[in-house]
Amino acid sequence: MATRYNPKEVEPKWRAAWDEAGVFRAKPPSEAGEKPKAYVLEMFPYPSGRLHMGHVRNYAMGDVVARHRLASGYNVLHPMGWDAFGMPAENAAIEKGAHPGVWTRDNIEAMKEQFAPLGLSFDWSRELATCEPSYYAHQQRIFLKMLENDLVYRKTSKVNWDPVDNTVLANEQVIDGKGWRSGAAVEQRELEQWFFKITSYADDLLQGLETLENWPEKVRTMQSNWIGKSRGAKIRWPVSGDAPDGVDQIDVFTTRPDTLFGASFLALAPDHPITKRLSETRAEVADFIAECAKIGTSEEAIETAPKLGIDLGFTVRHPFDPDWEIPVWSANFVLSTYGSGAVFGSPAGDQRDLDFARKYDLPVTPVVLPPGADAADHKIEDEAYTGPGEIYNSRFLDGLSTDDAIDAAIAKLEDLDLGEGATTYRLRDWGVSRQRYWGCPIPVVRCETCGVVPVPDEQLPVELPNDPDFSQPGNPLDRHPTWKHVTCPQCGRDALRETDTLDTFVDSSWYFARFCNTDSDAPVDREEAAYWLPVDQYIGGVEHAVLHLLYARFFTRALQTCGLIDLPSAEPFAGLFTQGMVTHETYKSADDKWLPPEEVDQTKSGAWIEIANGRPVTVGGVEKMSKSKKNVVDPTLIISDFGADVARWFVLSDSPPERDVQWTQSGVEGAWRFVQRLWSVADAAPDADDGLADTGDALELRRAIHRAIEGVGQGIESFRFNTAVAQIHELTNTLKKAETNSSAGMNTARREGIAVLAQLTAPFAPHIAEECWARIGCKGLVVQADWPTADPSLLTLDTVTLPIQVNGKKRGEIDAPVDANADQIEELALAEMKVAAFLSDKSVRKVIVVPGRIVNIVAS
RNA sequence: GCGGGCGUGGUGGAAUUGGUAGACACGCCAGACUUAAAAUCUGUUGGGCGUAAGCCCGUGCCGGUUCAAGUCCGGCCGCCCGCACCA
Repeated sequence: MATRYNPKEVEPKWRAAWDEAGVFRAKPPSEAGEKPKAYVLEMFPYPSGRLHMGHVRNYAMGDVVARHRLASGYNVLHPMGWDAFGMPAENAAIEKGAHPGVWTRDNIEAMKEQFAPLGLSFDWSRELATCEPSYYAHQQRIFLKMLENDLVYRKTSKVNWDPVDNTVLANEQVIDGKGWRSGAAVEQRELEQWFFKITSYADDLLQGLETLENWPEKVRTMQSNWIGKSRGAKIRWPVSGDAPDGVDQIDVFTTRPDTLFGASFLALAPDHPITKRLSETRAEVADFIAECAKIGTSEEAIETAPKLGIDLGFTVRHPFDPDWEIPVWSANFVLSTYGSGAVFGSPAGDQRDLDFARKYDLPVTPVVLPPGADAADHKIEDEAYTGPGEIYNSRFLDGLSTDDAIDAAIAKLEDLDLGEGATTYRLRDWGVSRQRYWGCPIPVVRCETCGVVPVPDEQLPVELPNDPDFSQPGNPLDRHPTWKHVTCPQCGRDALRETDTLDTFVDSSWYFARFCNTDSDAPVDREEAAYWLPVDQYIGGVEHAVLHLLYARFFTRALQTCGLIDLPSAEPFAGLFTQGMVTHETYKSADDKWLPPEEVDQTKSGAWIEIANGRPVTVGGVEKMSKSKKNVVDPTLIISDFGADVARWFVLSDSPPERDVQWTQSGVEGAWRFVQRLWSVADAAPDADDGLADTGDALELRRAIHRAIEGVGQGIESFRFNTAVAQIHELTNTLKKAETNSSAGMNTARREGIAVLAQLTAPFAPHIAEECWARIGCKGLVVQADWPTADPSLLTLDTVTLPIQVNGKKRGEIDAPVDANADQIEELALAEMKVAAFLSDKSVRKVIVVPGRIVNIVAS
């Protein structure tokens, strides 16, 4: 008697069984035996308190990989934790008066409850939360080690100040001149800050990218651009004329020393030290600096801002001709943060320089002749020529190619001791100070006598005070009545704690290493890290392509330098996969308000209406699920209606994992139908075998089964879950059809097929897979069963169907023995009725036989 | 502006990397079951012509290479993402 599959009863049963068997506990290296290791990790979530579909998709993908590796005989580490520090907890404190710690820990509990029914193969015994002293104590140790090893320093610097969040932002957190979280226009302020010396690894971080073959090309490119390596020359220009006191040269970086003879001005950034010096005595320079500061840093402002400059009233001498004096300007298009904050303008070869030169009537001397151009009539009007060519108007460089001229110019500069070849990076050091309560305290004390003193190890962790006051803006740690008042660990006198906390990106830069042994007394257990790292497969959103992933790569290098880990490669993530988002249609009511999907419906005629009042609804674009547009579907509701398997199956079907997937009601129903169909196939299983299944239809069925084994395995390993799903569908359909076939050996073949189907489905929809496995009487749990292997003899066929083309168009097909040679196939092809008929009035010129694939007859 | 990616039925997407375009799924349509609906099952479904066997067209556009092009090459058009006055 057919039964309906009821996930509400079945799913909890199997989760309990997995728990009881402890199947997801990673074994420490000493107990792993011969098994190879596999470290599968998804980016850990921020505990917002609310599970969303993006989580479901992310963790379902990781689960497919982890469960497949587990079944394939690996010792799998698949841990879970919480990226638990951060501003939302403080915002909750400010808005609702909740303590950030209480709020965060409650959220973690709530989310754990929402995660549980998904049936993910996490090893919860290694759970960690970055806000717990047991985690951040080690982070403070790492910080102090980095301090010892010169990887941390303090400097006063201009910082991005978010006036709404009252905090400093990293460059990466400023998007279009606005705070990444608040959206407020970012201001510039001078503050003393802690910095991580990520730039000392710039080249290594760049080179390491080349070894990351299992990373998306896109992410590698983005990181490479972010690091931004440029080769060129550093040139020291001796000053002349009425230069400020103490200034005897100006350093300039250029990638184009070949265009030096086209130089017509030097330009300094408005906040270059020399410009600032001059502003103290010259009002017009001060006015100019103020004018430049007024122009925002937004994309639009930069694009439309006209070139602005001011003649600083002194000159420099050309490095190749001491008699040639060149005026020094300050210009708004020069960045103080790149190179040396100064450029030489060679207008014919650079559009910005040209715009500037035209505006202020500075000379424009072309020095690069484009290929094929004539020196006599090559002119620069409004467009600079930036391409390669032959150097002219350039004395000793004349006649050289641009590339050769670069080398020659650098050699000459080195000769004259006025410069040398140089490399510059766009990457800047990572400012990690945050004026925030809910973060990892920076474990140092400031003493008037001793300066900055590290907190001694036995006093770690420096814990956050439990009674922060959020009634006023600013940093509660700084305002706290007692917390910052300490005695200096060195001299014993009164001193002050550092009240800044660390950027939360620090927390996530090493958690994957902590997972290797969450009980270790050291920040990272050296031996276990050597065993587990690198993470074999890391999965997360592409929004972390630069920030988190670059910082984590920096951290493994820093940990290595500090002697805290010992790995053959400093790359933390051998494989990276960036998954797409979950999207949904958007809906707007008649009065232009966003409506959630559950409040709208489609009538028979296809019109969309608001359920509450029947008024028409406008269907908008398909966009990432977001609270603001209300196009959100709550996974918890889907799971309670349809079960976790349906939710998981849906987010893994149809769309390739790297692309966005659109959530639709009909798609959910499709997934539900599949689960029911799968169960009906398993439920209809014959009770016993009926002999050998090596002939006729039974053999054909077995072939289909083994093709599915092959295909699904490959699909999983290559992150083509959608095609793996399609093949599971296909096998299910084949098995369904086989139910009415009573040929010899069919029962045997069907029982094999259902067992295989359960195994192939298990990584995707693990609960129903267990139920099917049990239904046909297989021993143990499917999660513990060895992944099936395809029998190679069943993957090849005796006969193949070959299409026959005539002049590239299909005209018929033949069945040929798989081992037939080209001559035999040709003979069969030419004899095929339709082909022969088609060829009756033509003569065959050539026959191309591609064995196993196709036959093409060229005829005329 | 620079860098990366993409463009295939009504829809999401397949296509063994140059070898039968449209697997699988959604939707639509038809049929079975039902008093009826839902659910379920079965079948059809790229477009055009044809009673039919069949023929023609078809992977953004134009051209090329090849026995053979969604796939390779050249040139356009469009969309998406990242970076952006980086010297």
